[in-house]
Amino acid sequence: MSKTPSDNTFQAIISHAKEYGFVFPSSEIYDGLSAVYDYGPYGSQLKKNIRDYWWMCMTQMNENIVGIDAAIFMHPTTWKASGHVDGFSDPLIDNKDSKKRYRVDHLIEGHAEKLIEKGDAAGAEKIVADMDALLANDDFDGLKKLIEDNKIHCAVSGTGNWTDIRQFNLMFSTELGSVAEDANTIYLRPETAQGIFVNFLNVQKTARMKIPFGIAQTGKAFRNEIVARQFIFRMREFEQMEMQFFIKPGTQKEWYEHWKSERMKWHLSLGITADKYRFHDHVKLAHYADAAVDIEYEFPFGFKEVEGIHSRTDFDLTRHQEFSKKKLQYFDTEINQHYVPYVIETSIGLDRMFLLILSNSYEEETINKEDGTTDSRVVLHLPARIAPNKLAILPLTKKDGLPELAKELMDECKKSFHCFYEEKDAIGKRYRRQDAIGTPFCVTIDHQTKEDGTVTIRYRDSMLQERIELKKVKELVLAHIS
RNA sequence: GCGAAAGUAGCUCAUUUGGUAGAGCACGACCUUGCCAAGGUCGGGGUGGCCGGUUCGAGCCCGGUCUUUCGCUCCA
Repeated sequence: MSKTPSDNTFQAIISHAKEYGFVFPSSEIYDGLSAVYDYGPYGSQLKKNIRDYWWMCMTQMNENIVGIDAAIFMHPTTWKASGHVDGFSDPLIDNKDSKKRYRVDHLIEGHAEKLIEKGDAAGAEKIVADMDALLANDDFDGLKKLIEDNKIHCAVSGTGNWTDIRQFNLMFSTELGSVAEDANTIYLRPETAQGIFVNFLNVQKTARMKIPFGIAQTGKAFRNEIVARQFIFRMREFEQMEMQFFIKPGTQKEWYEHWKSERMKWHLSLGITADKYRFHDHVKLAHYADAAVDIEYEFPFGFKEVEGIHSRTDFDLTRHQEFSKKKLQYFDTEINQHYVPYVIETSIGLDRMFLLILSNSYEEETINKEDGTTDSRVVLHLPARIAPNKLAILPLTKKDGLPELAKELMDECKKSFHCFYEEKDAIGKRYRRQDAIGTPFCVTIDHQTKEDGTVTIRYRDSMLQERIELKKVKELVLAHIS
């Protein structure tokens, strides 16, 4: 049962995902759309199972966490308050020789500092003033001319061989309103968190929550990444599972540690070994955070972030107070005081978690058979509780009344979990097909079943078989998936 | 965005220098069988990513484009 890591593993996983109906390139008949993917029959079920497991662990296992489902569209001012409008729409320029990319304002300001060093303070002041005027008008041609006229060169290549200036805006925009005259630019949310912050008081009051408490949410978010790559790891449309935990100011350190440890426990609860995970502390913090850590997993292409835990302070709620002119405060009856709560955020990418599960489960296994020959199989060791199919029900033959018995079992079990029925092909081949989609259990109905009411149950990972009573099948499977 | 490589059946890949495409597995039907990818017969499936050029003739040569992977870059 050894893993077979190789340069081809990632390619093999992508092929497997497509061949068995987990993930397809989007709009494939039109050549696909860059970095957009669709989830197929088994993929959508697996994704839903991961989401449901997260949701259950958050909202069901924690009495002080409740869920919401906020809209993707939000009032445009939301993104001014959050810092997304101003922070992430900077014009950029590339040097063609060094391939180095600069923020235009950084490049020009750097040049101005050099002028000051040379004693030309007036020249520096003028160029910065010119830049500000051009930036205010979004005059990219003028900015490029400013760079060229002042002979600003790249620090790496030393040349002035520049591309045109481009604006990279992180957020996708569209228009709300029927006609252009009263059209209002609105954005597709680049993170789900803001839907939680703006609903803070609604939730706190209606669910009668007392601090500390959390609000959980899953949903799509959209980021116009300059480069989106590596299969479903970085997509422009993706799904987040976020929980914002509201706490008393000053207690953020302990809650940050609490959630850091709780979230790692969640990952390990899926049976993934600890050596595939590591924490990565942020040195450079985002504008909203006073501490941040990534949970990284060793993908076939290296350790990469799956989840982030951020201590967001009172940044978001305070900003929304300022921009909305509405108080977003909590009255703490223990200390008889109003305050803006601090927030610890846990934010995990569902698509990344999906890829993690797929990467961790995929194995090309070589089997040594009793007669000395070897055989191979591709198996997905999916955790039973999130596998798309839980149980395959296979009559050994399609006659002698075996299909009828199998269908009775099917009817009994399918109300409780996903079952798969098949009578085609030899039994070994049917087992292997289930291995490839990660079904943890197969039961075979044979002639002996008619005599003594027992069946063979076959375990995916060990390939071992044992006879159990037909009527115990359902409870055995349930015991493994709950 | 820059650079490199690739794109032929659902998947993995052949098709030696240009002469209108094949295999294995997979898929469907039937027969034989019946506890770890069994055998047989038959069958479905490809305007060779797409567009254009050169040529009597292009999967193969040339240009463009789309998509993917890798390296830079980017990633609050």
